[in-house]
Amino acid sequence: MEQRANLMAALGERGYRITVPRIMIARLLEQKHEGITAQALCEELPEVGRATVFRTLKLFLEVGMLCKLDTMGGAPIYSLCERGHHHHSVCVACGAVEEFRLATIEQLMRAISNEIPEQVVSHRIELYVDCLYADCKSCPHNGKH
Amino acid sequence: MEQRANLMAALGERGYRITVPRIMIARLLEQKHEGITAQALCEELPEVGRATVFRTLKLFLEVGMLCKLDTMGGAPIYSLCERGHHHHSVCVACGAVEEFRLATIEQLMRAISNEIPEQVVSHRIELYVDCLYADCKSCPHNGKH
DNA sequence: AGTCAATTGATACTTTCTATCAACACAAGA
DNA sequence: TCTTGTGTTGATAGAAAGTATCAATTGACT
Repeated sequence: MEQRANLMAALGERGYRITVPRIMIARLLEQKHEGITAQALCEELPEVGRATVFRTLKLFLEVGMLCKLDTMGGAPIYSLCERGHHHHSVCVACGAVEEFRLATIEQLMRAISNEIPEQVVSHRIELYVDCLYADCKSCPHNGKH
Repeated sequence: MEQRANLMAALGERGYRITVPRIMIARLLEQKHEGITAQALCEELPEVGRATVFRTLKLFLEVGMLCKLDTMGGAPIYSLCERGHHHHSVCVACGAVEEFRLATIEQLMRAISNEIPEQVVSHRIELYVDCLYADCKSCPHNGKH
C-alpha cells in the first residue's frame, strides 16, 4: 500500500498521469510481492491492453520502482521494489525470488572499484540458492517454512 | 586456438560430433573475442542455418564454454570462455564487454553464504563501468588505450 | 464544462529463440 | 570402401517478449 502510493507519487512528480490501467497494474504488482511475468499480468488484467502492460512496466522501471529479473531461459520476472539499491536471489529448484540487501556486498563493490582500472558505475548481482521453503521442490522433506 | 581445441575436445568427450558448422561457429566466436550477438553470427556465417546457429550456441553453453550475457534492452552477447568461473563488465557508454576474475569476489561470496540462511549454489555479477578505451563514446578526449 | 496533450488498445510487426521433419553426414563395423 | 544408423542440419513455421503506429479516449488544468 505504501509502495503503490510512492509509485503514484513518483509518476506525478515527473509529469506522468495517474491512470486507471497504471493503478491496476501497480496494485497487482503489489499483491504479487514475489514477482510476476508480463504474460501473467496480461492474463490477470484482461481489461488492460497488452501494449499498455508492457508500456507501463517500462515506465515503472524508468521511475526506478520496478525490478526486472532476467531468469535464464524463462520469461523475465517483474517485481515492485522500494526505490533503492538491492539484489535478488533465485531458488534454483522452485524459482522463488527474493530481494536482499547486504552491506557486505556494497563493501565488496567498493573494494573492487579499487582493484580494476575502469570506473564502476553500477553493478548487478544474482544469487542462485537452494531456498528453505517447505514446498520447494528441492527440499521434499523439509518441514521448515 | 587453444579455446577452440578445448571446446571440440569437450564435445567429443560427451559424445557430440565435431561437425563443419560447429567448427565454423567456434572459430568465429574465437575471433570475436569481445563477444558477438546471435544475429551477427548468422550474418557472418550465411552458409550455416539460423536454427543451427542457435542450437550450437545452446550446446556450447551446455558444455560450459560459452557465456551468454543479457544486456538490458539489447540482444544477448555470446562469448567463448575458458571453462571456469568468471564475471563480466560492460561499459555503459560503448558497450565493450570484458571478462574478469577477482579473488575478492569469490571471497565475498563465501562471506555472504554465511550471512544468509539459504545455501548459495552459484552467483552472477555484472559490473557496469566507464571503460578506458580511446574510442569509447564516453571518453572523447581520452588518449589512452 | 472545455480544452489538449498524454495515454490507451487494437493491430501488425520485430526480434530472439524453439519445434518439426525430411535430407544429410559422421563414425564405426562388415 | 561400402553400408548402416543415429546425430546433425537447414528450411520452414511458430512461440514468446516486446515495440511501432495511429485513431479514439481520458486525465489534468482552466
